[in-house]
Amino acid sequence: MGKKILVVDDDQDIVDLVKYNLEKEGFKCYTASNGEEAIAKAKKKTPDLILLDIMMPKMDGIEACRQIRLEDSLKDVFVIFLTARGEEYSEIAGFEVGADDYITKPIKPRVLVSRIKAMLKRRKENVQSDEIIVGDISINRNTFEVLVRGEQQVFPKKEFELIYLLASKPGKVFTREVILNKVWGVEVSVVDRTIDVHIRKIREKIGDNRIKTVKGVGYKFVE
Amino acid sequence: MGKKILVVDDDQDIVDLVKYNLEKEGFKCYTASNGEEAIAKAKKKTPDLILLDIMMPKMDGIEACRQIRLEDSLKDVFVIFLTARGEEYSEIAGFEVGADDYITKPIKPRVLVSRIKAMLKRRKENVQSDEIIVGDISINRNTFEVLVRGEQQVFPKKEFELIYLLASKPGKVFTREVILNKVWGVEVSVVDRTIDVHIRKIREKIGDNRIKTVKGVGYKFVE
DNA sequence: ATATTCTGTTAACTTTGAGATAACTTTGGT
DNA sequence: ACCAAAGTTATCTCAAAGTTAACAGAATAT
Repeated sequence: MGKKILVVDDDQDIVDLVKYNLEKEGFKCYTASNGEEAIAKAKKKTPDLILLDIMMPKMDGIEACRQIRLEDSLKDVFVIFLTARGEEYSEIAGFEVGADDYITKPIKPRVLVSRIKAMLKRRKENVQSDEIIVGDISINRNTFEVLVRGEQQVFPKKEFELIYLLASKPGKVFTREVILNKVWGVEVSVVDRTIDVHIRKIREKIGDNRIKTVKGVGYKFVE
Repeated sequence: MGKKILVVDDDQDIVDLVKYNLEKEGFKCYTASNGEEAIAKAKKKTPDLILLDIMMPKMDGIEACRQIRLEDSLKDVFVIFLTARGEEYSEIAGFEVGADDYITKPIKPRVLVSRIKAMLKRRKENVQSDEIIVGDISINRNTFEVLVRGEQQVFPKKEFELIYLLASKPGKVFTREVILNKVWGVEVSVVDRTIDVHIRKIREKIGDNRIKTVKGVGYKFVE
């Protein structure tokens, strides 16, 4: 799912340029042309990141940012200021009201996109989510726990790796060969029946109908 | 206590300028003039933030940053790149190797100081409280005390670090490898059984059922 | 300075249970 | 109907973890 970005600038050309480049990268864009509008849109859309021009009519970016930081629902949003070169004072003031970064005009699209990605990545890394949820089953790599209809089941290592692999791409058929490589590793060689036995143990825990056999090919996880 | 900052640039004038301004603000400064030196100093001084010039002899800033990110003790250090205007390519590469920010030359002292402060402030906010409370156990990093059901228990350093690590993320499984790196450090090598012995000692003090073994994977702290 | 306690590590041995396998049965595609 | 592929069950093995004691070096007290 694309991240939401709010672009705020009173210069329509800049808004269009930025919007075009961000949407090309798969981001979802909203726009505003002054501080008041920016706050209203931000509250309604709860974007992940706000690109905020400093010099704007009605309410400038500094003031807008200050008010954004006061909103509880917007505490975690990233704010990047846009400014013309040489506005040293604004830059300092910007950090003081809690900006996360700063980009100088003229805007170079590649730099803009690169910085935004770096910033969102930084956020993402802090919120680890190596959890797979398929239907009524949740598989958590952190805790090595598997919840089946809310009930916690014990999965030893190999079984865990196997269900984790299958559930990572529901519907996709994994051949025995692929399963062997991913779960057991390339150099380890075990007899074919070993996979079956593990599949059986998993089926015992999550029900027979969740892992389907595709005879002559492999196994797949279905919803 | 002033934060430690490592300033890396092959231009002595710039190093002096930056050092002067940072020390005026109460920061403790270290310097280096190329990538190799930077890594060596960084390992020894474990600064809070590194100002890293991109264009340098011997090893450029990009490569230095990559290596810094590989060091366990330096995982959390902030890296800010310094570069001449217009080096667009470098800017992108910089973020890819995990830079946190970017400052263009010529350096404006006030902007530099402002950005550094903003960044360190961001870090400070993320730092977890030094008291962990999980269920009926409280672990205090300041006093090195562990309270189990109100009763104070003595935890020697290694045991403390181990329980502190496990309890910092209840439920999460820590592999033996991670435990070794975090508690014993990267370059220290101890036999596997050492971990078990410490786990046993901790279990003796807090009860067997609080630290769960996930065979073949590691240990986790449960409520 | 010396004795004593404490900590961290290792060695040696025991226990455990995950997981591999063998042997047999069932299934389903041609 | 045939038979290769998959399912099933019970058994065994061995690597991983548990346990205990002993030792060296550090820290502390005398």
